[in-house]
Amino acid sequence: MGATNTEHYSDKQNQIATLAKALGHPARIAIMEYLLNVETCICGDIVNELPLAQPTVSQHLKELKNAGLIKGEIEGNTICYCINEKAFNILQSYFGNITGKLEMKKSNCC
Amino acid sequence: MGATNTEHYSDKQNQIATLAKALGHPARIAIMEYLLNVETCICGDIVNELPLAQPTVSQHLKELKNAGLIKGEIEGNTICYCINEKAFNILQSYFGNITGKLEMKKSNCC
DNA sequence: ATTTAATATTGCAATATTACGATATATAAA
DNA sequence: TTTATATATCGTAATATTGCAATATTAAAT
Repeated sequence: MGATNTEHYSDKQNQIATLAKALGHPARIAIMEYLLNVETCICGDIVNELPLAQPTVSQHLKELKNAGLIKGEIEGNTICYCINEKAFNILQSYFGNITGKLEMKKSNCC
Repeated sequence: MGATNTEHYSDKQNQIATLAKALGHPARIAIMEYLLNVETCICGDIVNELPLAQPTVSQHLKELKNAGLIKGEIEGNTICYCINEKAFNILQSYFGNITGKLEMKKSNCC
């Protein structure tokens, strides 16, 4: 079938899965890291940073934007893409929570 | 083409992408959360927790295991699946690092 | 008004993912 | 040894993803 049925899961579970899925490609990780390191966020040069053609990069950017990981604003001839802090705060607190719980369980198995 | 070319990215980028991809499905998030909350880790009842058939759950477990997010050991008639703490430590430190950097940048754009 | 530059969209081929029924495997119980 | 139980694998259909060439769009520059 290939289609994920999101109805059966909680909003939170779907939210985390959506964010994780968007980060589930090395090109998109590379894009995030580039946006993180660059001074300004006029980011037309992302294409030059990646081993991918321009339409492919554009598509990856679209997916990151749809997932809420980046924001994009038109600025004249270029687009200003930059990281959406909120999304990463969500991820950090989610994984922080998990590692915290794991710390408490401290190997009662395997 | 549908095939991701991992060669062009760093090991770290591929590692994070692999972990994120494995978490990029709500069923697999639900599995992780169930493993986190359950007392023991004899987890044959994961199937009952999810709205999916047994082969589908087995497949999701395999993916989580391949990505290194869970460990599985045969225990008599059942399988003991449990979370691999290391993987979550990697994710937490990665996202912690990112949110730290974002904190420092503090909105010089968008 | 034309040209240039930056980005997006479309269309398409190759491959991957999701899901499940049927079946295999392997241990435990009878 | 047969039967029951738990999990994995196979085969397959439906859908999604990845990637790019060709083309469209849009605003700046000439």
